[in-house]
Amino acid sequence: MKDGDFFGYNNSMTYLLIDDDQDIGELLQEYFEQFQIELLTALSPSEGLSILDKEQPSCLILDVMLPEMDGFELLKKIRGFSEIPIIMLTARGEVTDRIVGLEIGADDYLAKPFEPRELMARCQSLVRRSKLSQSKASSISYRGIKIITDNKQVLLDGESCPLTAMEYEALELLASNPGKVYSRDDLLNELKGVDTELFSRSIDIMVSRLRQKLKNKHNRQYLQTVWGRGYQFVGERE
Amino acid sequence: MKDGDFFGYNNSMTYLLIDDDQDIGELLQEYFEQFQIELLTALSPSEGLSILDKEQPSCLILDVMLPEMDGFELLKKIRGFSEIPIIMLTARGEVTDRIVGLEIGADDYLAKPFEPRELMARCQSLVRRSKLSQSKASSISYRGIKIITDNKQVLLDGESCPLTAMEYEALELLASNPGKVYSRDDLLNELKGVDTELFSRSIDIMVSRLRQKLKNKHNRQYLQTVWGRGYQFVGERE
DNA sequence: ACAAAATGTAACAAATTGTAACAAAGTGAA
DNA sequence: TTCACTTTGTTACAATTTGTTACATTTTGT
Repeated sequence: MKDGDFFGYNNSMTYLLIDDDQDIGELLQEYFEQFQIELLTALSPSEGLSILDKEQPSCLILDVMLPEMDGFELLKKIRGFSEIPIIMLTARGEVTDRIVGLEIGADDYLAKPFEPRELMARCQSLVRRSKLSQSKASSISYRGIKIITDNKQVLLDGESCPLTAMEYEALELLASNPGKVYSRDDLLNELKGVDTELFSRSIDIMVSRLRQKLKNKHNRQYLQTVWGRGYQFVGERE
Repeated sequence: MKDGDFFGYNNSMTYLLIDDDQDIGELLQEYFEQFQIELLTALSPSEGLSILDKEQPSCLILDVMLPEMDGFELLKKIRGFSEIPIIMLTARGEVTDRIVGLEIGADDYLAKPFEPRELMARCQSLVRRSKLSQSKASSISYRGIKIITDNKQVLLDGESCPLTAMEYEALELLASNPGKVYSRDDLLNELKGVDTELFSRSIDIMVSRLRQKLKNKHNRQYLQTVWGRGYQFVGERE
């Protein structure tokens, strides 16, 4: 196993700090280094923007009090082109600062003075979250059909195709393993739980209903029967 | 890791011991059991990491002497992705061991041999402290919606959306574990207390009202029904 | 071709959920 | 306190989702 690479998280990553106080930067740099995190530092907004452009840090720590322009303005600017996780550093007690910051698009804040460890915990938390949301494919696409797993929506030729919860889950399961044959037992277990008994035809009926709803003008048959074994999804990749 | 569980520990009283001496594990397991604490044991770093990934113990007891890699290296790795309270077990007299361990990120140490009772006391104390300082992210954002937990405000497309206390709590709960299905019982317990009986449709009504308030121009459906099971939050991360 | 097994689906039934309309409980001000 | 207002719960009924039955159709082996 590669050093620092567990569970798909690559710990060797880069954060960016924009703060005009050089001391804080050095202190944090040292602390973060223990955890194999490289902390880039920028003393001004312009320097910060230029680093953001060149590197792709996984997290941004942004002081509200800055020269040139204030942190809020910078925050707004950055949010105009990037979805990077952002933690604001505010002065203790400035409640409105935090709220405004969160409203503008920060993901979290920390009041000064703070424990390096808490800052890191919050950074890690944000980074992990953003990685989680990036890591799974957020949609499954085939010619004529798009399954958006984020909000569990299905588009047929671009048009929304409303499915029931069970129908959706079945479709997502089948479509995420195209060509794999799922027996009625498999499907029941995945959709209802392991202890469900199969006496009935409920799966067949569900597939039948799903097929009707998925029937678009081009008459594609995404759900195919594998006689004696179950069902499978087939579709052309675009 | 469970969805939405980013700090990596929860309320269930489970501890994890990583130590290659099986006898100590069994001894402690028995002792901790008296206090309704489940002690998971791992004999190697890799086993420990895999358990850490699957379960969310509230505390980690870590022996410095281990096969594969030494305890310090493991400690460093774990601190790279988790803020779990960690107690190191060191050999008596090895002062530098303790110092290095604490610097790397351990929270406490105990010299071998030790009294189980003392170990437990230290664990309990750490867990209590970590629960106090456990920091929640101060905002939850999805496309079109932002939940600011600080002042319990909800923004829909940047516009404030006033909710009642109960509506807000329900939304925050659901949104902080997107995709997790909460039964009506779960929701009642979380919102009203454990001893509330469920004869009524009050949760359905609340969800219905919440949906109406959350209905924005883009007609996103953040709260989805999972037929026969409950409700879940779905939303696209931005 | 035939029978047996497996599948498709219409039509109905049962369970679950959505929500309007009203009732009760709580909240704060005068 | 009363009163006006907000929040939460209940009832009742409509709508939706899922399961069952029944029968038609298809597949496969002989």
